[in-house]
Amino acid sequence: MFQPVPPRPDLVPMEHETLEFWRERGTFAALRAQNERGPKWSFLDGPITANNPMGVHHAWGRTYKDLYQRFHAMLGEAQRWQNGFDCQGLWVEVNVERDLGFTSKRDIEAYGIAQFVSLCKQRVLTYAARQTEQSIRLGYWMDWNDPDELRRLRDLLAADAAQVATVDGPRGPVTDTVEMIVGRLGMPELGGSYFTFSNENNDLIWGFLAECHRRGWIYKGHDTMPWCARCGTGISQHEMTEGYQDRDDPGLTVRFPLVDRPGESLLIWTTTPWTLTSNVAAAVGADLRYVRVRVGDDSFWLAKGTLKSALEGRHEVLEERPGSDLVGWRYEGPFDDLPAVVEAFAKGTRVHPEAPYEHRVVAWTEVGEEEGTGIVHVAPGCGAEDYALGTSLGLPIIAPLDESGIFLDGFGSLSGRDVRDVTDPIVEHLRHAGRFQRLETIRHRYPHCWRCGTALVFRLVDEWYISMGEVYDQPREALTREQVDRSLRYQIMEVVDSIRWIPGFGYERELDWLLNMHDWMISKKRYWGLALPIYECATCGTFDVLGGQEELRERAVSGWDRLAGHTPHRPYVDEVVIACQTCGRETRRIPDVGNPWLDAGIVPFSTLHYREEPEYWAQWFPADFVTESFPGQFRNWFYAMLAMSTVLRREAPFKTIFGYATLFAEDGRAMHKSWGNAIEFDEAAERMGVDVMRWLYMSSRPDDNILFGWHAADDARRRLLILWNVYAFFVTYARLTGWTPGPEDPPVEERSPMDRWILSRAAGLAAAAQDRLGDYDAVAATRLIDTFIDDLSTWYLRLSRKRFSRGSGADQAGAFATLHAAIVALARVTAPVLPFLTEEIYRNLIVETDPTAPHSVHLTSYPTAELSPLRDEALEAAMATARRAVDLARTLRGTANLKVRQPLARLWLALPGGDLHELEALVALIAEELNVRHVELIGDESSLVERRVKVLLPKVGRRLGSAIPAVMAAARDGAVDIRADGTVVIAGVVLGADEVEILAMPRPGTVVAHDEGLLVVLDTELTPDLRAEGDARELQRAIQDLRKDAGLELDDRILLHVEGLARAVAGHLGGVADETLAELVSSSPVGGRRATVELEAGPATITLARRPPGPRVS
RNA sequence: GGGGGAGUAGCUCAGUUGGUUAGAGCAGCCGUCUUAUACACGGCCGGUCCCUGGUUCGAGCCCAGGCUCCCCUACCA
Repeated sequence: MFQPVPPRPDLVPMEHETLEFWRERGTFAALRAQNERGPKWSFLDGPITANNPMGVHHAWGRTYKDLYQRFHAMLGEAQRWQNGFDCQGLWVEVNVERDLGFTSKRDIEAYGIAQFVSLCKQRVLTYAARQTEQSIRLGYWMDWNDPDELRRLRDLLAADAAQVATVDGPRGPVTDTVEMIVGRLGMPELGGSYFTFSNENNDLIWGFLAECHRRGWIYKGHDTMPWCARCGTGISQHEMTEGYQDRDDPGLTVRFPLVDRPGESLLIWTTTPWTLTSNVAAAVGADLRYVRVRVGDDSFWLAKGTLKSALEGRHEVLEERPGSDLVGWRYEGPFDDLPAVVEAFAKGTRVHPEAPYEHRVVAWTEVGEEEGTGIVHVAPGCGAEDYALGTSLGLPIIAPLDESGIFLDGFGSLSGRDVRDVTDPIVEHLRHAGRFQRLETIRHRYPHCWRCGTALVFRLVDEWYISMGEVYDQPREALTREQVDRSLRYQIMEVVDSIRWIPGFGYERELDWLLNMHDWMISKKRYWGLALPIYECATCGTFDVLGGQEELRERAVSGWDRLAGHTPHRPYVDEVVIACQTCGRETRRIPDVGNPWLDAGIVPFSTLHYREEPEYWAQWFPADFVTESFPGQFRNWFYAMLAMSTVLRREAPFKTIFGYATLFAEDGRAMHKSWGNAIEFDEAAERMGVDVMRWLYMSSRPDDNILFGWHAADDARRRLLILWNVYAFFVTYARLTGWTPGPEDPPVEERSPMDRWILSRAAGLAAAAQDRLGDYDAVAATRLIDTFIDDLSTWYLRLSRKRFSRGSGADQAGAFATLHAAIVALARVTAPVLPFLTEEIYRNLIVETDPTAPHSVHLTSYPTAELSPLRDEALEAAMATARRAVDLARTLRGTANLKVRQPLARLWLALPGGDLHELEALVALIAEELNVRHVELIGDESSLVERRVKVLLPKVGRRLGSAIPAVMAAARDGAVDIRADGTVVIAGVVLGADEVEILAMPRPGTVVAHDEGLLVVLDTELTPDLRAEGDARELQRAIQDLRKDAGLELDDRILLHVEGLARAVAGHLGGVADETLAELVSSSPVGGRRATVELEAGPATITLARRPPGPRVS
């Protein structure tokens, strides 16, 4: 017997019960064991940053991951089920700093790097545990660590990293120091999620970098880079885009007096006043026109095209020259007296090192007239482009800032001041010196640190890069083999070609990035992260890149003992000293840590133990599938994986990549706590339930953004409730009837067309859903499921209800068996999308009555093959026609104001093509549903119908061309000649039988409904007999209403008295009593509930009361 | 600045190789059905398919130009 089902499900507590059930029964472990020997399907998880609780946007992506893994598990495929955590880098550092109240790198160094790094690890373990719990709540099946165990390791690490601990692994207990156990997380002996801070992950990146170095691609660059003064590190190109924000800056116009033209000045414009301290030149466009203007007593030079925007008030143009005339003019700089400037200029230029340099005008192709004055202030130490220009001209370079953004010595009163606070003193200085012209406020997009939000400055620094290779000025297909072999970027592009990108534009976008990207800056002047294995000799300047811990141990000349027992992180790894291979002197590691995308990019190798277990690696590489949110990943995770796999293997690390867009709040804006539109994952899970969330996500188009919120969740829930209601209906009546599945159920081929139809639909659903899910198309799959739920509820069940409540024998058993099978099939098809709801249904419908069945829906196979014999497409097509006929007739009833309760004598029906598969049964079904006594089929010859010709335009359009309007008009008018052989002549054109359809159309003046050759006519005449029967139905409905008012149970019997009933209606009373489980009392009202019904034959009064159990009263 | 995507009902979105009358859900209005006991179902209302031109017998769809929004990307002071 099935367990009773609440009519209104409380989804959230049910989900918790299911989680508990899976835990108790070890369902996930059973699934893994069951598929262990199956064909492999390799999913590679993109690591989630273990730095905060996961958000609802993570749940979107994680639902895809879970859906496809569950789906492939139902296909019997073996999987690795390994989640990943991204652990190293500035993300974590910034939060640890915040917790400690630190504001700069000096605070960290004072605190101690070892302790700081330990806190970073602890933070990762804290949030890995938290995200693990949240993922489990989502229903995400992975080989999860025990969150409590992760927290225990964190606490042990905090107490004493060197203490020895033992943890349980899949192959038995593992004993090691706490620090090393943490460093071995995710390894085979420990199992669970991979952590990018693991020893193996770091070691394989060393191997990758050494390989790059072997090919000569690693170099140290000296350049002016975007720099975050708070974090004290350069920001790479990969990180820049995320940090552009609108910002108000000073727009400062300054005069540079010309040395050789007294009384005249250049006007320059800048939004970064602090860079004026380091000005060395003023650039003009050689081909632009420049003018000298008089404003009051002053005389200025500026570009002609900027006159309107750059000058306020009246001016007079005195002179005009091309920019090339200005080149070479000397001018007085804004801060000529500063010692740093004097010192830098004293060395002269590269061309003339003997003479001190003086400020001068130079030509630059980049100068335009869109902004400012058309004369650009050039400070090579403060801007990347300025640096390139300065270097090419051999100009002096002044670098004013230290790594915290503090002015260095040599800048007078500015020295020691923070770059963010110097605008006012600089403006003040310029006013005093008579150089100030104008100050306004400019709102523009300016780069900010993507982690801490601080506005970036530009700073001259040394950073380490991987060369991405030359960009050739020719199309890819024209490149020679040698050119490709020389340039890494083109090699990556070839790998990109071999990958399936969903959606397709991802392919072009990745290629675009690869073509335009600069060399990969891999260094960060920070503390927590990959220790870059670059050893630069202070003596001879050469450097070496080590390929792993093993090589480090071999080459160590001192300090190895201080690293032993520690993970390869700062500060301990820095203790190891090696000998320079060139000069033999002691050489140390550069202090920089690595770009965190190295950490995530290596996972196709590290998590598959590329070096340690090559056979294992070969079984799972490349991954069949990866998925991640698009924004950012083309230049981050996708890129890093592609680059690293290309270097190491020159092949793709994954076969298919699926990207999805961005999640916003319901108001269309990004979610922000301070805006009050954010929804936390935990809140969403406990209020809407995760199945609702999962349905919402999986039914949304991945390439569009999702607007996530409570209203969207309500819509999703409504769909799921329909499914629930069908299930609840089934269980209610199965329990009342005592039906359970068994061998006595009639075979499918003996069941009604309705039964065979819904089973065919279920078979079709399974096949189509499997096809779509196999193609990573969850939207299409959920649409198919949704349509099926609709068919099941509004067509199958609505029309079959009586068979469950009032049926008997084989027909009833067939109905129960059919609905049972349909719901179970639906549950199995939907299980990957809605793991909780389907589990609930499956457990009750299958496990309750079949102890031999798998204990979970997730242990069953995808049901396509099992159901395929039930497919009957001809029946499905015929049913669609019948359904349309019912819809048309209902519309007619509505317009004629005839309730379905009122029986009608006749319905005339013309069918497209004149026939229908399983005609008789479907016609009976139509009659029943529409409450008509007879359905009469009519053909072409009927007086109700005339034959119309529908011209099949797609077939004949090309042939007919300009004759179409005439043909169509004639066809509309009915001016057609239908010949015996099926051909048709319209407007003098002969159309073949396959070029037209002959449709039945209503003759004008008849009350009918029609659609595509299907035509329905209702006989609206009501005889006394029909009226009486309608009244009886009305009476019955009133009694049922009254039962409901009285709060009676479905199977309660009643005593019923009816008063004032017309004789014609009274004849139907017996039937009414049967339907309402009533025992008629003729003598007097029975007390209890009372109501009056307005019938066609006049009002009647009913009274009813629950009948006590026992023998008949009268 | 360059590249890509989008613009369809009040809202969220479908719309097939170009085919006659452009659809769904939600919202609104009006009904219907009730032994799935407020669970649902149906109908109506609602459209300058962003604008202008072109190709075509025929354009939401193809082409050109313009407008607006989003994304990616970029060295603009």
